[in-house]
Formats: sequence, C-alpha cells, structure tokens
Amino acid sequence: MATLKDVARLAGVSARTVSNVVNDQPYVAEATRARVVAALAALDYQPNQVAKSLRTGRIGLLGFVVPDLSQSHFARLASDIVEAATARGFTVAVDQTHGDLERERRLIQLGPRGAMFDGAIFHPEALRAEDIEHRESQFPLVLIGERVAGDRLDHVYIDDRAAAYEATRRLIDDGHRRIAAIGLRRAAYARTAHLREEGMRQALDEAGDQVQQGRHQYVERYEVSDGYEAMANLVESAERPDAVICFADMLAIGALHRLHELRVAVPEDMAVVGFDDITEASFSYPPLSTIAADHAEIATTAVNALIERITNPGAPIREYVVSHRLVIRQSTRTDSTPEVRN
Amino acid sequence: MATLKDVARLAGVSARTVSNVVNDQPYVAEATRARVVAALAALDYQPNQVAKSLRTGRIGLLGFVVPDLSQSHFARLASDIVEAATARGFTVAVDQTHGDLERERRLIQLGPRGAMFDGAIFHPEALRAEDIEHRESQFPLVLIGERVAGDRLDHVYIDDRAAAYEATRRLIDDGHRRIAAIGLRRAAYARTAHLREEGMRQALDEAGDQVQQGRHQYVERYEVSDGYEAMANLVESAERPDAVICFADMLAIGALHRLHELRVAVPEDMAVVGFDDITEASFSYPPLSTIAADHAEIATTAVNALIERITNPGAPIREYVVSHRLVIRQSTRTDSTPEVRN
DNA sequence: AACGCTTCTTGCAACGTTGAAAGACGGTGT
DNA sequence: ACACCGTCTTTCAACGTTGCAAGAAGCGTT
Repeated sequence: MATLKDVARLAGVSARTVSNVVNDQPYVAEATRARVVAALAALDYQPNQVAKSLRTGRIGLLGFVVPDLSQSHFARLASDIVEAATARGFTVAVDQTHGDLERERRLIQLGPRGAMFDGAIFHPEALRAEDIEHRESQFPLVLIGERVAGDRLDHVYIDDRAAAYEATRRLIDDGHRRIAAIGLRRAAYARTAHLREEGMRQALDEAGDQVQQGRHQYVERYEVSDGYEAMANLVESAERPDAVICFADMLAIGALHRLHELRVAVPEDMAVVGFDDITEASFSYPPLSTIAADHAEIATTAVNALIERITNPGAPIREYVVSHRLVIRQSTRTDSTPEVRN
Repeated sequence: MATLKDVARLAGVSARTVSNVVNDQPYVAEATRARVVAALAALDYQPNQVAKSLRTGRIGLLGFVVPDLSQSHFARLASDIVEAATARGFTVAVDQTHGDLERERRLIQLGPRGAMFDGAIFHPEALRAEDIEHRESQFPLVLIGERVAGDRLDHVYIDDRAAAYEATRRLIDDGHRRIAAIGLRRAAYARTAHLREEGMRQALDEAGDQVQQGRHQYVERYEVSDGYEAMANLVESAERPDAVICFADMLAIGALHRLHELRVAVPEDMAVVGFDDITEASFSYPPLSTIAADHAEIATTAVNALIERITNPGAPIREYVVSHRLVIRQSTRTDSTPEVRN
C-alpha cells in the first residue's frame, strides 16, 4: 500500500505537499498539484484511515448496540442508522448484548471495545437507572428505545404519554365502555410503563363516568405468555372489559391467543391495541392495531444527537422526542378509518 | 484519557514495561507488575485501539456489506456474523449498497471506506463476474449468497445443484407428474440459476418418462410480479404443470398470488416450492415450502474464511459449501412428513 | 537595495502504541 | 577476577498522518 512518502518521492515533493493535495488545501501551485495527482494515480494511493484517526482523534465510526440484531425492529433501525450515519460521513459498527446486564453495564462504562468508536447509539434492555447514575465514562452515548430514567445521557424516544392517550381516546371514540391495560409495572425504574399508564388514565379521566376502567394487569416481563395470562384474568373477571391496551405487541399477541382460544370476537367483543409495531403485529390474527414509532426519524435523530455530543461534549444533556402514530389494523374497529399500513 | 506514558510516570517505570504488563508479557517482576497494575487502575487506563492498530497493522474490524440490512435474511445473517466475529475477537461494521452497481464495484476495488477494515464479507446483488475479474485490490474479501462466478475471490454458498435436485425429488415422490421451474436465467453470469436448473433437470431425467417437464419460465428479475406473470403463463398453458419450483421465494409468493386469484388449490392442484426461506415464506398463504440455507453456518464459515484470508493472504482461493435443508410447509403435500420449522 | 506581502513548500514533531535490541542487575561457573 | 547466563527493564524508532511554524521564491513598493 502506497503512503504519502512514496507518492512524495515519485512526485519530487514533500509528504506534506502531497497531503495538501489530497486534502484540497489552498496554496498548492497548479503545476505541483498536477504532478502530485499523477503520482497519486500511478501508485493508487489510498489514505491510511488509522493513521489519520490517530493524528486527528476522529475515527469516523459510530457504534450501534442492540439486544439482538436479527429482530426486525432492530434490523430496520440499523438500516436507517447506517443511512443516516453514511450521510454524515460515518461508518456504523454493530454489536449485540442479548439483554445481558453485565455486558450492558460494561458498555456504558467503557464504550464499546475500548473506545474504538467515536460514540455509540445504545438500545438497552436490562439496564437500570442506577447503572447510569454510577457512570464515570465520558464516552459519547445516546440511548434509544426504553427509557432508563436519569438525566446523565441523551435519550431519543416517543412521547409515551401522548401515545397511550391517543390509543385510549381512539378506543373510547370507537364506542368501548370498559378499558383495561395489560403491562403496568410497579418497579420504579419502569418509566416507560408509568408514562403510558399516565396517558391512559388521563384519557379515561377526561371521558368521565361514561367509560369505566378495567382491572389493569401488572406483569413482570413483556413476553407472549405474560399477555396470555393477563388476558385470561381479564376475561374471567366479573368486570370484563371490552377493550385492552397492551404496553407491548408481545403482550398483545399473547392476549390475542387467549381470546382466540376462548372464541371471543376481536374487535367486536374485545378490541386490542399494542405498542411498538413489531413485524409480527401485521401477521397476527387478526392483524394488530398498534402504536408505531417512526424508526427513520429515530435513526436520524439519534445519529444527529450522537454527532452533536461527539463534537460538543459539554453541551447540556437533551431528550429528543420523535413522532409516532396509531396504526389501525383489524384488532380494533376499522369502520371509522381505513387501515393504515406502510 | 490516560496513556501508557501517564501510567508509566505514576508507577515509576517506562512505558514499555506498562505495555508489557497490559499485554501479559513474561519477564515482569512481581513487585513491578503490582505497582503498574495499581497505576493502571488509578488512572483507569484504556488502551488506544487506534494507535495499536497503526503499530500492528491489525484493526480488529470486519465489514459486512449487504444490499439492505432491514431485510430479515440479511438481518439474521448480520446477527450471526456479529456473534461469530466477536468470538474471534473482531468487531463488525455494516454497510448497505441497495444493490447499486457502482457502489458494489467501488467496494471490491478499494475495500470499504478506504481500508478502515481488515477485510469484508460481501453479499453482492448487482455485481457480475467481469467486475471481479478486473479487480486489482488485494483487500481481503469473502463473497456470500449469489454466485458471481470467477475464481478470484473466496465464496460461501449452498450446493444449489443438490438443493434443486432434492426439491424436485420431493415433488416427484409426492406424486407430481409435470413439474416446471420459474426463474431460469439466460444470462451467462447467472450461475446460481444455472446450477439450480441443472439439479432440477437431473432429478427429472432420473425419473424418466413417468414425469414430464413443464414449460420452464425465464425471468429477468426475481420480484413478486415476475413470479405472478410466470405463473399466469403456466396456468394458461396447454401442458399445465401440477408443481413448480421457484428459484426465489419472491417469485413463489407472486406465483401463489396468481394461484389464489384463480382459485387453484395449493398444494392439491399445484404444489409450489421456493428458495431462500425469507421471513415472508412462513406467512404466505399457504405457508411456503422452501430451501433454507443454514444461516448460522454461513456466518461462521464466512467469518472463518475471511480471517483465514486476512492472516494468510497468499492461500489459494476457496469455495465453501454450507448445508441447506428443504423446509416443508403447506404449499407442498405434508401428509408424508410433518412440517419442519425453526 | 531593502522591505514587506503573498504564494507556495518544507521540516519537525506528535498522536499512542509495539518490535527490536541493548542495558542493567544479580547469580553462577571457571 | 572475569565471562556468561537468565531475568528484568529501558531506549529508540517506527507505523502514516497532520498541525505548526518557519523557509523560500516571486513581486511590488518605498
């Protein structure tokens, strides 16, 4: 591989001048530039990015760390993040934590791979607020997805309160009169769930006496079986609701399973709304209405936030709210609005 | 960020000794090691990977380049490749070409981003054999997926001939008596399609007179609409087949659409087999029987092949064959064997 | 002829690490 | 007393690039 020095020798100039030509610096005589350009071409010079990085301190590499890249939600995000980063002149390196708490803790302390990156976008899964509070590392990091609380790191997320409010409003407008939630969390660190709960309660409060609350279901995890159990409880309940909001699509899919088994008509006897718009949501039976975040917007916002943090480490910590929308499929009434799908 | 020199000053030794401690070199006195370890901890030393890379010439970064990371097939591969690379001590950087020929050409010439990586695993889409023949770059590259012909680069793929043979055998064993293919290619560079055609013809030849060939359908691209058109031709044909093999799941999905419209019973009146096992294959109506490559095996094979190429650039070019299997779902007869799904 | 100004070019050092080789130290054998 | 060896430690230079500051050359002004 040819170096600046090789090119310089061939062109009969100093290495510094070659560097000036390569980087389009002013004050290079036309004749010199031509000679250097010819030499560059002759030797097929490619700048050594590593040396450049060592000298300048910029690597041009952003980390993107998620629990599991094969999940469609993360894959779509990764795709958008690669695009956004490329547009800003950065390359993206990916890593997976598989939701392992230790790995996530190490990550926010060190930065991935001992700072081989300029910064990272991180979608935590197991991480809790106290882990972030104890953070000492200055490594530029932007969190996306689940809120982990704390104001030590930049965050990108949707307005969970507003989203839950909208979903609840929609169910009320569709004529449902007893609405329950599946997926409330008692733990203090589960901020996302709390915000969704707030938005939902606000909509229910505004509706006054005409709409009842169902027996909201608390769960420990957001897996299909949890949704299944919770729905089993609700259906047997004396005050059986006619609509539920699940705080995750996985919960909703479990709930739909149970309803299907019991031959409860969806959405006629029970409407179901989820959160996240995972791929399975469009393939469930019936297809699931759900809150979808704009993942392209998440990606560009996160990339921009990270680059801002890298170039300006002292800036105050920010929270970025990206847009969401309620995607109506067949698990809620569709006569009022046509199906919206992308 | 503390450097070796800082640690050395604090511990009262030379930078080289600190380096020896960090890298577990022999011949460091216990007392010295202890002092250095204390200093390392006190300053929270993290080695500068960039400097290390410049010195050693190893970056520890593999590129993984696909047309579109959001497609589930590539996402699953990416996930497995990250795991395999991590196990070997490498990080993975991803990039997307969107099937853009110019971008793919540049990639095989230069390596991604001017050789910021040690090597790359590349799933080409638009690239043709002649592009590879003209390659001058020595950048370590392993190709996966579609075969591009030529023996200038390491390849990882499944035995397409055997796979097509098996799928055809299965249809014959299921009792089908006129079998057609959708997805033949005339272009000389379409080696994958030619191999699949060979495997299919071999199975048909072996079956002798008891099984007829249908009017095999040539297509220009592998998109849903191409499969739709091709099936339209076949159904109207005087010698209408009772089974088709589609050389891509996308073609099969288009074909199923047409059959559904015409109310042709699948698999009773027409069995359909695809290639690739994309996610949509399990959600199609009816779920599609298809040839699935073992993507975890592709990933580990490709990573190992690439690392081998990096460490041993002069080794002869190799082709790696990974295993595949025929996944039987409802688009072919299932009474003989239960459905196989992962 | 001396000066300053602009345009162009260069040398040096540094980024943080490691390879190569030499130096320091104590012990052992002659 | 000296060479020799093994263990431990250091010095020096280099990887390829760019920031800094200074040098050289040409030219117009005084």
